[in-house]
Amino acid sequence: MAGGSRRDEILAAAADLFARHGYRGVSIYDIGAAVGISGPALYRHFRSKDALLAEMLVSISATLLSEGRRRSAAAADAPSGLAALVDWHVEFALDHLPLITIQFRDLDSLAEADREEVRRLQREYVETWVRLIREIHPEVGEPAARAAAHAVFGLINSTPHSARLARADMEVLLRTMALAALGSVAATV
Amino acid sequence: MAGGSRRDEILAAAADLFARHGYRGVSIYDIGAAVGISGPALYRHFRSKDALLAEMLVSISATLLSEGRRRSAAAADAPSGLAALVDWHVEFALDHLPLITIQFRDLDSLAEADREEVRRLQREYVETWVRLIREIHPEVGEPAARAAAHAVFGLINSTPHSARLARADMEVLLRTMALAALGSVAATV
DNA sequence: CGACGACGTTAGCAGATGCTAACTACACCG
DNA sequence: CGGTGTAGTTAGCATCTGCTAACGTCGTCG
Repeated sequence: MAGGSRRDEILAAAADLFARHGYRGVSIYDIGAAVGISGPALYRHFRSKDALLAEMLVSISATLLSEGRRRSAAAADAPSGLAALVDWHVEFALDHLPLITIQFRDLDSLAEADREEVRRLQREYVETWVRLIREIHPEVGEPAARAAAHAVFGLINSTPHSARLARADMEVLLRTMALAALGSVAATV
Repeated sequence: MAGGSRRDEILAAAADLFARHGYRGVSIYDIGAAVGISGPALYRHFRSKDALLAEMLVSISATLLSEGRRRSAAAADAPSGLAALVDWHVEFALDHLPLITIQFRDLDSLAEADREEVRRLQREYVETWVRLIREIHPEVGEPAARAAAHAVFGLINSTPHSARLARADMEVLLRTMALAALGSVAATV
C-alpha cells in the first residue's frame, strides 16, 4: 500500500520544522501548512503530536542501532568494526541532518513510555561502541569508554552547526577526527 | 550594591530549568517557584522572559570569547595556544553544564537582535580557534578549520550526555581526545 | 446506484502562558 | 511621622495551541 506516502511526507516536513524551531516551537498548523493541508487534518494520520515525534525518534534510534550492529558484526576484527561504526554514524548524520538535531534536543518532550523506549535503543547503540572500544583498549574502564563514545557522537553530530564543507570533504574530516579521538583514549589511563 | 543577588539567583535557577526542559518548556511560574517567589514577580528584575534568556546567552558567549582570547594570547606559541583554548573550553563545559546545553539548543528562541549579537560573539570565538589551527596547519583551508573547530566543540560539549566519570578523569579524557582530533586535521588534506 | 471508507474542511472548546494592572508590605530617609 | 522606592502579591486579559466534533467530497466496489 502506497498509503504511507502522505505519512512519510508529513514526517519529513515535521522533522525539518522541529529541527529549525524545536518541537514546542512548531504548531500542528505549521506542520499542516508545510504539506499543503491545514491543521487538524494531521489527526487522520497520527494519533497526536506526541505520537508524531515518538515515531520519528524511535525510528531514528532503531535504525542507528540495527544498521550499526549489522555493519560492525560484518567486520573482520575490532578495529575495522569500530571504523565501520564511525563510517555509518557519519553517513547517517550527513544524510539526516535534521533528525540528528531533533534526537538530542527534543527527547525530553516525549511522554514517559516513548522516552524510555528511545533511551533503551540509544543505550544499546552506545553499548555496541563500548564493547568494541574495550576490545581494542582493554585497559580502558567501562565508564571512560562510554564517555568517549558520547564524545565521538558529539563530534560527528556537530554537522548541523557547520556544514559549509562539501559533503565528501566533510565525510573524510569527521571520520579522520573521530578515529584519531578514539585512538587517543588509551593514553588517558 | 548586592541587589544583583536576586537577579543572579533567578538566572541560575532559570538556566537549570531551561537545560532540563528547554526554554519553551518552562513557564515563568516555574522559574518563580524555583526561587520561592511566584510568577509575575520576575518582571521586577527582567523586562521579559526573552530578556532573561538573552542575558544568559550573551553572557555565556561573551565569557567564552574574552577568556578564550586572554588565555590563547598568553601562550608562547600556536600549539600551546590551541591547547590553552581546549583546556579553557573543557573547564567551562564542566563548570557550566546547563549553560552549554542551553546555548546550542535554545538560541533560536531568541529575538532577531539578540540572536545576532550572540551569533557575532560565537563567530569571533570560532575565529580564535580557526586562526590557531591554520597557524599550526597552514595547508588546511579555512572552511575545513572551521568545521574542525565545530567538531571539537561538539566533542567537548557532549558532557551533558555522559558525565558519569569523576570530574578530573573527564577533564583528562576530553582534553586528550580533543587534541588528538585536532592533530589529525592536517592528514585530511 | 448506493453505501462506505479515506481524507480533507471549518468551528470551537479547554487549558496553558506571557504579561499587565492594581494593590500591599516594608525598609529607608528627610 | 509621612513620603518614596523596592519587591512582592493576586486577578485577569489576550493569545496560542492541541484536539474534538460535525460536516463535505470523492473514488471504489458489491
